[in-house]
Amino acid sequence: MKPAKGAGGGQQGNVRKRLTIKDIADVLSVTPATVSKALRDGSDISHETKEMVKKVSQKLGYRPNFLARSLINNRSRIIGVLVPDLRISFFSEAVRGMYEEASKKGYQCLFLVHDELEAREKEKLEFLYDIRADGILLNAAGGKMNYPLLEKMNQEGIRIVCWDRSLDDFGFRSVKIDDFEASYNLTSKIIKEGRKHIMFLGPHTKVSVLKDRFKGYRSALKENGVRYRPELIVQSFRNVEDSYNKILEVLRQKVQFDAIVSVGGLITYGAGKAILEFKKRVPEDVMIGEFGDNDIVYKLGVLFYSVVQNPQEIGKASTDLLINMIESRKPDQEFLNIVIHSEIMERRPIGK
Amino acid sequence: MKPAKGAGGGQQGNVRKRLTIKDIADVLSVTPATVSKALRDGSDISHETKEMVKKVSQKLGYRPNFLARSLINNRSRIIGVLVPDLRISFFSEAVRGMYEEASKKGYQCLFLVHDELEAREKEKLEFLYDIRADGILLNAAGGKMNYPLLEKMNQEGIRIVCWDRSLDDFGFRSVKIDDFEASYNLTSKIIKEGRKHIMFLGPHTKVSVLKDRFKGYRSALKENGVRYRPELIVQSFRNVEDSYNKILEVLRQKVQFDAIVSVGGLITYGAGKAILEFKKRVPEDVMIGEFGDNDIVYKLGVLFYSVVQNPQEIGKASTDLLINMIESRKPDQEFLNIVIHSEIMERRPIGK
DNA sequence: GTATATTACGAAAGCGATTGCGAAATCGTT
DNA sequence: AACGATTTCGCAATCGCTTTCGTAATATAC
Repeated sequence: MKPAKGAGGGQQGNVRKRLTIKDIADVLSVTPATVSKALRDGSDISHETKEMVKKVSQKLGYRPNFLARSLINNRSRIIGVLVPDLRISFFSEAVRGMYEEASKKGYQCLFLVHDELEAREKEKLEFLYDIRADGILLNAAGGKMNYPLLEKMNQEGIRIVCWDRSLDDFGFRSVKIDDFEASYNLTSKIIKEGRKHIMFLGPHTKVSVLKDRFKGYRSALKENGVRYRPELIVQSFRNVEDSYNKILEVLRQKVQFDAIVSVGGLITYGAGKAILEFKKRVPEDVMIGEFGDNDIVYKLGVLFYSVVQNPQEIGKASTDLLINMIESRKPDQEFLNIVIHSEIMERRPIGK
Repeated sequence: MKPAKGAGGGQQGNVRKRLTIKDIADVLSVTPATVSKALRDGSDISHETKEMVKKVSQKLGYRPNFLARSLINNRSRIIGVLVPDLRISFFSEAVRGMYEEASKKGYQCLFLVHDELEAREKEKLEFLYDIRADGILLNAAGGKMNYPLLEKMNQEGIRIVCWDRSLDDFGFRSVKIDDFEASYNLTSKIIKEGRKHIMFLGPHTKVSVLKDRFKGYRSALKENGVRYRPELIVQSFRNVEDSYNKILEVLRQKVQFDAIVSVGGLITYGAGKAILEFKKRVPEDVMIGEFGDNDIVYKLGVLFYSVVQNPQEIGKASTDLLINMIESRKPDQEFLNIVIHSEIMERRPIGK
């Protein structure tokens, strides 16, 4: 098993050619057609020929060219997964559920990260379009820039399932928690512990997915008789820096608040960091509630509440749904949105 | 931008056909050859024709079929990235560096997770082979099962760069820290703080990458006059459960130790969890030193030492190297292994 | 005006597979 | 023994695009 040539090959000019179906055919003095059918267990090939072909292919290490095959089949057995940020444990866990489920059913998952950027999302979607992915597991960046593209892909038969975040403006199937309910419960729990000045932190609350979380928050305030204060709605991009700065600004402005409901991810971390550095105590001065139970929040070393879901389960369920849609000839009406259970839990470092 | 038909399409039977180069050609009453050349700015196409073709393609939303194109070019502009586990922040950060660098140069990164499993690594490598990836950024699972496959890929011109973990038995270029030195420094630092019974925790120390870390550990013991105790070498798979169980077992056996040098990742977390649950204090009773500065360790809520690298930098550097190798006609000898700087830092939750 | 160079495009082969159809060989039936 | 049915394989078209080569039309040179 020693390397044929050191230094990673030095194979300029003497690259060994890859085996094709023709090579296998020649060895056996048959035609490529026969080899192809034999390998795919075609019905009009004799048992002996099949054996021979398979044996030789195996021995020579022949592998069919995926590109040629997909080109003709118009199918790739590839699932494209659009994910906002793999550094967030909720996502990296979800992604596990996906590739495990996909792998079982003979599909490959490709993970493409859009970093909450529409332009990057576009690039990734186009790539998936170009390679003829069979389906897409979409966790959208937000914004409507890619609607035409999504519509086009949809109409051309690429199946799309939204996970974690849905897209109101399309009829795409989705797999996610009940955001309204979760947000309502989280906010209510915080209120019932005596907090009255609860900030809502997230990107533009008017955009699809977050609407429900925002509504849940407002509804909880109302039903618990807490006054809604618009100045406590803080908008932040989904990254550490922005939420850190926004919260720091709020603190400097001396806006009073004793709790935060954050839509989760890196936003929570940035906010928590700002609060702690401002010498406020968590949870004594400010209670933090967030969505997703992300490892990064543990870095803060404080107690917080988290809307806990089972990300692997979400990944598994969405992949399962998508593959069913891809392989089914049934009308879409038979497929349903899936609501994943969530609950609110206390989180704190193990050592505390 | 309303969906043409609700419910994610319901597009059975009436899937719109995808535009081909032929369609564009027909619109303009030219041949596909002309369109192809025009789109790629071929030299023998008039300026006006180019303009027309581009305008129409743009307007109609035509995108060349990636499969057909790569089939002919024998190039995909795809980089396959083999990564052990995306839940470990070191990896998810490294991966960022990769796709950002790749994206700049017109490549797509595909992330494939092998979960430290050779069989899964094989599946992923074969996939990359099948789709004709131009190059591979390899963080190997360990074990020699896939050596023949790697050798084959190498000989057929697929460029391979190892990152974070190298493969001694091949001449592949690598991008990583100086493992011996880092391990030596980490161990020395712990010794100098008065610890005398330092456990080394990691998978089979005889396998390539970890050899250096183990050697560094032993060398540090020796040069600092600390006795080497074989019973303090604990082998564990790279997952939480196994390291947790192994350490718990050691604790129950009442083997005395006051520090751990862990090769990092999930192993550290499992070990820390066991120690804390066994009512030992960290770092008072047991100091933990590890490689990688992974978020998950913060979940322990204790102080620890970490060999800190810049994962994004590793990702960027390895991608850059790989792309240079892919695009270069120069002999491999001109490319060098890259050593990334690392240092040891104290880590603890922000709130403490 | 003829000869050569240049420009702009089309025809056709080919990348590596798949697949419908036709034909040869084998088999079964009366 | 003759004929249809079945089995087994090859031929050739095809997927969508790239690229070489040829050629007609135009431009340049003498």
